[in-house]
Amino acid sequence: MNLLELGNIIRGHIKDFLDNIGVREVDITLEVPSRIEYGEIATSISFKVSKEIGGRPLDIANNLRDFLVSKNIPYIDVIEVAGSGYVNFKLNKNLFFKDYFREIVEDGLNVYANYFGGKYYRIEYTSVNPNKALHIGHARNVILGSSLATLLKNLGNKVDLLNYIDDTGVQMADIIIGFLKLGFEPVSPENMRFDKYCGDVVYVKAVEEIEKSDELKDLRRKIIKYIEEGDNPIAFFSRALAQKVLSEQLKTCWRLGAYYNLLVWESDIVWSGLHKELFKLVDRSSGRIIKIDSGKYAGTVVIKVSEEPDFNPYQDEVIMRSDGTLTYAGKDLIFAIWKLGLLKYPLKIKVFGRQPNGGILYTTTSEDSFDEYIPNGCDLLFNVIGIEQTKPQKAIKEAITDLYGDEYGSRYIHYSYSLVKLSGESTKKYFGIEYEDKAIRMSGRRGIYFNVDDVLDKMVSMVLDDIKESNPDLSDEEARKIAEKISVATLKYSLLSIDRDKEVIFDIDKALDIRGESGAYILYSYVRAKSILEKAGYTEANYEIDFGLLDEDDYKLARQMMLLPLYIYDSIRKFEIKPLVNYMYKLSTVFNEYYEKNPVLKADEPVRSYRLVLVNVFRHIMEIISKLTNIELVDRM
RNA sequence: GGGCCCGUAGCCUAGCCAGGAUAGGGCGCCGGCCUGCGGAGCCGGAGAUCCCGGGUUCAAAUCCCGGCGGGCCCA
Repeated sequence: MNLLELGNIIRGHIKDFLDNIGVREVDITLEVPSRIEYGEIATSISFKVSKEIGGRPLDIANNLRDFLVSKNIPYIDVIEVAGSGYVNFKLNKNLFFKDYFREIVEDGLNVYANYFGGKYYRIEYTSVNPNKALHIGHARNVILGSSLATLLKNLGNKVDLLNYIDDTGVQMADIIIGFLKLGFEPVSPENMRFDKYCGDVVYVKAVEEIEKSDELKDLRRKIIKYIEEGDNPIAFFSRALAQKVLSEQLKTCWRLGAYYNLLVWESDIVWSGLHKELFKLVDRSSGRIIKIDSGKYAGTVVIKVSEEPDFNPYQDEVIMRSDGTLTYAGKDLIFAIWKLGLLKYPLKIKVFGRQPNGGILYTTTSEDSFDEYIPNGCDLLFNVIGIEQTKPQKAIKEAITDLYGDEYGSRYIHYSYSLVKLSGESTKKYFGIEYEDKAIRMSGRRGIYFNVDDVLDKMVSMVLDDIKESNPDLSDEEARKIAEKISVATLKYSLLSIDRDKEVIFDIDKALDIRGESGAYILYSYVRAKSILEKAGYTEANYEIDFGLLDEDDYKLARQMMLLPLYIYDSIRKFEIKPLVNYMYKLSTVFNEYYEKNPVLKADEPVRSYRLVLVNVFRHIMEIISKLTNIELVDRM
């Protein structure tokens, strides 16, 4: 038994009550009251009913109370009316928590997989140009995508993860010029990874040179053409280069706990001819995808988003230029249709390698004699893409709706997030550039950004000393592993705990400060719980608990732990990690307060045993949330 | 010009979706707590026109309308 189930039982009875008095159009909302005296569950439904059919809320509440009391709802001891019409429910705590705790420890995630599993999701995320190392803005994408994937997967859903590699664009051509024309060796210097070398050294320099040379600009256009044509030395070189960069980028992703099933290369898509399928779609359209026949845009194919008949460049999206080439939106549209499993067009795939989590990673390929692959249809397709792409993403959704109907259009989700910027202080301190604004955009072209690995390495070295000091018996390797996990958790927490729609201003000094509200704080509370359990030699024997013999603090902890299912429900309903991550922190604060004030091991029996039950359940809940958010815990720190 | 997003103490942020009983945290500031289950912690204090104005409602940070400020986007 848990609060979600109990809530549904109560809701069912309230619905019967409403039916009896002839009220239908009212949402039955339950809440957990802010104050403990009001019990564990409350409803203010009588106010809404009063509005609907008249009468005093207080009278309605009293009638509802009497009705519910007669139903003998399990686990509910007292139902009372409070204020001017609230109905409060008080649990038989000993009974409820014993059952709930058993469920947490013995069934764990299975309970929630029964409620929220059984769907098929596909997520495309990361999709960083293969010419540079991942910066802190990319980290937001990778962390959002991998956490969403973990949430869905561990709630019993099937999840496919794609990483799209745009290796045919300008940025690729830029570094190729760096290697072919500017004399850079295609080997990174000692102590520098190849992705960083390409991005920080070759790319920055190449862009600088290309900016001031028409000849190089012309060459860049030619290189892009060569890559798109394929089957020539430039195209082979480009692909080899991109693969080398990608291999390094993947190490960063894995470090963040992000994994994939399939790498999709734009070059393979171009060479396979999949893009040409877009031409066929224009005929299929019921009006949203149209070819413009006159005026400035004559010959282009656009997705009509606006309602007026003429092309409106502010809202409508060009997908094909008059010369027949596809825009980014055009390429994205045809690929989106493929990802939804609606385009039966096979791409060849082969094994790319095995990932640290044991999963096999596939990649598309243009080599012969490999298996052909068409994705299955999925219930929802998440595309983790920055909010700045809203306009084309909206157009793509419109186009899918137009071509295949609303059922399919609604499966296409632009899972957006706002930019990560750099704080003015950080920019000044680390790049020596002063700005008036409080935050500035990162710029790969100018080398103004924080590299994910650099930030993590910095955190690791800072955290390492503390670990060694508190745990002198740990080997260097063990200590380093822990430092790594704390650093990753801290970065994840900082990017997951705030709203996706909010801009993040990254300040490296603040990011490195792990005091206060942070991932490290969460891990710390878990370590303390583990330490108690270990010292007690605790074995999960029973879940008996008697709140009559315990203090209010014990109940406060239990009450906080009772909320888990509500947050899981909230997260899956909204496809958001944030509610669970914020709950994880809140629960940690309650546990840390509890820990400071209430001795467990030194308490007399039976209090000691009851408290061990609480600590153990806390530990299990943290592990459950960890599995849903992809924030890894540590046993010591 | 238009579209989308954001606006909660000096700074950052939760709550907004689904209106409800004293608006939670954190940083910073001031003051306490280690011979104690781990001080990466805990306790206390100061600090809020929930951007502004109107509307709906018994009840608005939350819903609606209109502004203002910031961000992003427009082959």
